[in-house]
Amino acid sequence: MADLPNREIAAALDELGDLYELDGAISHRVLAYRNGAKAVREATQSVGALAREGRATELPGIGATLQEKIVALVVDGEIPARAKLKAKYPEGLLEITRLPGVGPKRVRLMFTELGIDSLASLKAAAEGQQLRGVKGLGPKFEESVLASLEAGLGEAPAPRVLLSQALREGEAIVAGLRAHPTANRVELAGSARRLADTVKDLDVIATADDPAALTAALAGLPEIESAGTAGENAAKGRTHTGLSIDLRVVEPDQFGNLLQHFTGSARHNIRLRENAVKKGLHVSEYGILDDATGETLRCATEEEVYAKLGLPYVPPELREDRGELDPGFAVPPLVREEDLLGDLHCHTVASDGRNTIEEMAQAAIERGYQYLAITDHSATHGFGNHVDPDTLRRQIERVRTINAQLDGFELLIGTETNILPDGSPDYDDELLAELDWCIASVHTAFQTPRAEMTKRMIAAVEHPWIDAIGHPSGRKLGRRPGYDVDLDAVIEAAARTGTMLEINGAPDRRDLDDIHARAAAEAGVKILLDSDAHGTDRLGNVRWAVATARRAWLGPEHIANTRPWPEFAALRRRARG
DNA sequence: GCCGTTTTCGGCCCGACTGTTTTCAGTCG
Repeated sequence: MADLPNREIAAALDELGDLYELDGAISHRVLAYRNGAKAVREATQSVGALAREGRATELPGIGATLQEKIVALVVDGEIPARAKLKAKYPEGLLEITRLPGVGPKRVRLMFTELGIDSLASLKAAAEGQQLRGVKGLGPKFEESVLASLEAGLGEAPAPRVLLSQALREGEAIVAGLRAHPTANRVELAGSARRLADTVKDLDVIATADDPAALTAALAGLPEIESAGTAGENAAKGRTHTGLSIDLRVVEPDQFGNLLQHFTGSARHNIRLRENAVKKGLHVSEYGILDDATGETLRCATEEEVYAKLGLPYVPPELREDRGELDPGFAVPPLVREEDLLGDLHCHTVASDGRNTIEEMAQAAIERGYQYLAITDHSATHGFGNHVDPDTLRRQIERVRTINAQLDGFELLIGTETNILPDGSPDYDDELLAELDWCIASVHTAFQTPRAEMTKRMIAAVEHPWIDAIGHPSGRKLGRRPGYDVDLDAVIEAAARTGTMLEINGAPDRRDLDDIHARAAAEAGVKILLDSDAHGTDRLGNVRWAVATARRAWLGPEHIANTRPWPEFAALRRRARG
């Protein structure tokens, strides 16, 4: 039987948590479901299969009860408790909780007292001033509900933007604030600082000689479209693209506490605080209260916060409650952009790129690289120009000619070949053997069923002339999940054959993701960080691949293209036989 | 519902804000 993808099991647990919350369950029980959902979402094995073997309880946060519910879901297609609660609470209730200031308690209250079960019936009741008749609700609540409905909130979850866009705006705002004469320290916090895939809003923490002058300055920055009234120590604003931003100016001796708190993640902070309580320490954004002395320790730097708790400093990218607070944790060396010596995935005008081979090579040299592989799309790609076998043969000659003229730089001729539905590449083996490099990717037939897709990708991994798999999951952030494939099996095959797996740096890909990249590296797979540049100005996209690699706890030794060309050359599948 | 240098029960982060409250519950980050 084909198991449900982990993301669907996780969604079911999240929904069950929401339903229990509506039902008035204690918060810890609700949290247990959300923690369970996180564990499932971050698992690299099929949790459905694990649960049927009775091994899902090995995941942190999954106990006997959750395992039983997962088994019910994958075997019977439904969890009895979920069916029962869904019958009890209409679907419209959950979307009402998206309104600010309206949570599960008030939704249940309005449902039981007034029968409100949708945004529409809520609107009618608020307009008819019926909400104020309910004990615990008043006219102010009615007004705020109407204002939120008017603003269209509740109709869709708050949008998240790609990290690339969030940092473009956030870094400009930070630079603008730092340039203000009263500013001292200014740092971006939140998920943007953790280099997460996507970002909901920007948090900036600062110190200043004159805090009110700095909060007032926010509204004047060119990136800010509108700003609320600035307070003494805080200001809110919105950028021209609609991203909201919070600025907080704090005392210098609490800067470390605030920066740590607002960098998150929430789960990292919860774990950090739970562990601290066992040592008699209570952590908040204002300091660390020591039970033994009754004193609150203030920290000017984040390093002090972690040191006071007896912990190694945790880099922001690792703060996701994925083991970074476990006893014995040692900070791993993390790869940096300057560690990279080459890029193995880019396009030229021969397929759908914007620059020539020469221009791409020159841009790579200017970045300080030692090698670059030209990897245009193969014949059946379906958009852009098709590089048919004869065109590729001519391209081989051209690249060899150009390479002969370059000193101290290796220009490689490669391809990004399609993985056809049967798992074979687009060119015959003879032609592939003539190349220096071959990366293979899925660009078609995304809807292939899981078992077939897994077989298809493993066939590509096992192919003797395929050196690496490009964007292995096929996800597009904010647009589609990856195709249905058992990535764990693909990783196992890659480890066995010595085929590399890519972290693609296109800002809406970052594929492999951090979870699977970490699993792949742990399995011994060599990881490739590529830009997938379609122009000279996009080689820098490798930054987003580096961000994902760091979130995957990867250091230079895990990454193939941190190696000088002779070493890298020997690592290629084609060189290993 | 999970979990164990306070082990199989009794705990389970911390604080701000809001509105409705007369000491607090709900929501949010």
